[in-house]
Amino acid sequence: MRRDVFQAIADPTRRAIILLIAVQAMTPNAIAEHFDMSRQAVSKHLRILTECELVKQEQSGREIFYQLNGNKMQEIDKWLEQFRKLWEGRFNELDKVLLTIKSKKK
Amino acid sequence: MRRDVFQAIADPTRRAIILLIAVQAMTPNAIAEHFDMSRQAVSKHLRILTECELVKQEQSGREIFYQLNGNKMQEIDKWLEQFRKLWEGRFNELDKVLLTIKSKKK
DNA sequence: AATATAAGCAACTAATTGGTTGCACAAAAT
DNA sequence: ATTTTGTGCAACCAATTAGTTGCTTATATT
Repeated sequence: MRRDVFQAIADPTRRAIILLIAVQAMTPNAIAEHFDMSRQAVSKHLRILTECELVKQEQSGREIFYQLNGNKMQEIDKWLEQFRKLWEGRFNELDKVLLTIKSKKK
Repeated sequence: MRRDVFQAIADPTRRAIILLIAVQAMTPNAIAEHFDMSRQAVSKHLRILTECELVKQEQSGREIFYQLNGNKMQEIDKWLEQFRKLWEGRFNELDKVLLTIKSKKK
C-alpha cells in the first residue's frame, strides 16, 4: 500500500492529530481522548501517518509515543514552493518553471 | 458536497492538472491530452478543483479555459505556516502555539 | 498469580472515490 | 441546414476509505 503525504493530510482528523502531536509526543489513548471516535480508529490514522513517515514512534514500556516528523512536512512545503511565485506575482520566475516542464515532456 | 482544498490536492492527477494550468489557462480537452484517461474523467477532476475554488473558469465561445487560483493555494501555505517553526528548529516559538491550543481546549 | 491497561490486528460495513460509457446541448464549421 | 466539436451531466462499477466491534498480546499493577 503506497502511502502519500498529500493523501495523508487529506483527512481532517489526521490534520488535527498532526497539530496535536506537533506540540508534544502523545500515546494513542491520549490522542483518542481528543476525538469522538474509538481508540482503534485513531490508531488506524496513526498507522497511515506512520506509513508515509509524517509521524515517528517511540516505545516506552507498553506505551508508544507518536511524534510529528517535521522533515516530512517539508515535502508539502517543497511542492508548494513552485506555486509560491504565483501569489507573489513574480511571473518571470514562473516562466522558468514553464520551460522546465516543457523540457521534461519531450 | 463539502469540498476541501486538502482533499482536492490528495489526488496525484489533480496535482498534475494544477501544475499544468498554473503555467497557462487550458481547456478540458487540452488538459485531457496530457493524461491517459477520458476527457470526462479530467472534467470530473476540474469540477472538484473548481468546487473548492482552487481553479477558476473563463468561458470563450464554446470553450472553457481553466486557470489556477493562486490565492486559494495560499490556504495550504497558511496551514503549513504553523509547522514551519518545527523544521526551522525554533521551539520557543512553538511553545506559543502550544499555549494557544491549550487555552482553546478549556 | 491474577487482573487491568495499552496497543495492534482482523473482519465487517456504509459511504466515497475515481474511473468508465452514453447522452444532451450549445457553438462553430461545412 | 447539417455536421462536427467542446463541454457537462447521469448512471454505473470496482476499489478504497473511515469508521465499527471483537480478539490477541505484552506490560504494569495489585
